[in-house]
Amino acid sequence: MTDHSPLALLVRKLNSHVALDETDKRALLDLPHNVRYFKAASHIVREGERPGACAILLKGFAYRQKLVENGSRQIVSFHIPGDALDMQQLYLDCADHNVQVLTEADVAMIPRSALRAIARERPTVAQAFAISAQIDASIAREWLLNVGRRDARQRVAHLLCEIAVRMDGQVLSAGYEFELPMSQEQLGDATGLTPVHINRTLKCLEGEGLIKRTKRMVQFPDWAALRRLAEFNPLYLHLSQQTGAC
Amino acid sequence: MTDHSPLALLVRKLNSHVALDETDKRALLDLPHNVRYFKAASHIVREGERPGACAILLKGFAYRQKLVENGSRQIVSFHIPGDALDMQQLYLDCADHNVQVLTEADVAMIPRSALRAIARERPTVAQAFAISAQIDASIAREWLLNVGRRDARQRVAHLLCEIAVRMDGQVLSAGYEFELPMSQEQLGDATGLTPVHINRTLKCLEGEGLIKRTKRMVQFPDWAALRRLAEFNPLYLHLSQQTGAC
DNA sequence: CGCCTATTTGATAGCCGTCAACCGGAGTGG
DNA sequence: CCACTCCGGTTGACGGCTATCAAATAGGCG
Repeated sequence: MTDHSPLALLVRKLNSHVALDETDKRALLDLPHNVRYFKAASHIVREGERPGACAILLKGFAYRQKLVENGSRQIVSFHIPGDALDMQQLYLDCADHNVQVLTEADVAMIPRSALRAIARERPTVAQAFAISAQIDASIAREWLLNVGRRDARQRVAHLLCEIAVRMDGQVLSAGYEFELPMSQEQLGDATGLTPVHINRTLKCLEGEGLIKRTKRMVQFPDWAALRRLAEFNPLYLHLSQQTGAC
Repeated sequence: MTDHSPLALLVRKLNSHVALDETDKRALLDLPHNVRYFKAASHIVREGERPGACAILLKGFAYRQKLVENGSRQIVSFHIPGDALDMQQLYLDCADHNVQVLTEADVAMIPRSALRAIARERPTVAQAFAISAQIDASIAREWLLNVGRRDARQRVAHLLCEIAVRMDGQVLSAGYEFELPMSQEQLGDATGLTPVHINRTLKCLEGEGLIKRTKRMVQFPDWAALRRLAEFNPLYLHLSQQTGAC
């Protein structure tokens, strides 16, 4: 099935979680939706809203964040194309956090009602949604461990590992290189550190030969050592869910 | 319907998320299960396992935690009776964290297969499961904000607010009193602090008149002030989901 | 060229961790 | 009944990691 609906990406991701049959795939591709373009840094959902549609990221990067009163921000998740940005709003009536685009991005907006209907009528699709939500939750738990119990070097190293693996979709080899889609301030908001300290920490990792940087390009000259420092175990990403690998 | 199956608690909780009909309730109550007793601090699920059953907490308290290599622990969630302790294991093949009992506890173990079957056959039950999982995820996001962006006083105050509200099941009034089900070490593991600093922080909150303590009993002499300090907004708990309140 | 944002760097302060000791209650065994 | 042990809680001294403040540099874009 080679379908060029913008939702093909969503189907591929869901299908990697659980085997969808052709009818399931067709129903997903036929979901009503409209594609919206967002400028870098613009908001998709704001806390307290009751959105009528769910957003699927098609192109670009996005994140979800919460604020405290003094203005500090905590990024609670990071998203790549194919990710559902607010599946939680399918069933919860009120957004408890903000969804924001990182770079400029294309997003498919699907009416809540259509998604709820497909989940109700197609148990396998509902299961795929559930798995997707559970992986999201698993990542959040790892982030909690990261922020709560690791020092700055480990936190940043761990986040870099995760971003690289998720963007690449597989385990990496030495010398891997990628473009970091976020600023140092945003790295800080994701790790519970200040941008100044992120800067020093990146410099420190670079001095140790664990990363190389030119602008926002990041290279891993020694993936094994970086992974060891970060104690990065990709199990929590549940990448190969369908294979049943543990 | 007054049923005294141990699972009645689960039904009540799910029914508070979405209106179940009598057939749904009956099917839930008829789920095969066996009730197991756990001594305080014993493990229910260990990271890396592939459990065949899901655990529903009936009596007592439990938490989920992850470890880093140096032995530090991060508690990623806290659970009260009626909570599903590892719904994520319904669909993910490998536990990515540990589930442990806090106090001595009774737990209903339900086979994965039976839960998956009921979710597949009863869309409303599946939806209730999904809502329950999303609320879990929402709490994890708030914890991430707590640990990443609040200082020790706020973190501890926020956690105390959450525990009190969840144990009581509603918004509190001034003078509320409850028994803290965890040690100071565990409070530390939940907030990313050391037990020593938890001790000092509790003492500090007490000195400010925000809490009173005798052994593990905690009282809120000034709920409004405590809530203000913690910036505690119970929205993220999605308590009154079914009413649609925001 | 000038403005604006992101990055970089230095100096200083403070929150919280670490280490160590002591206390107190609960349970155990003599 | 009392001594002992153990765990959880309490307290003090000290150090270090990270925040804060401030300023300089670099890069992107009009």
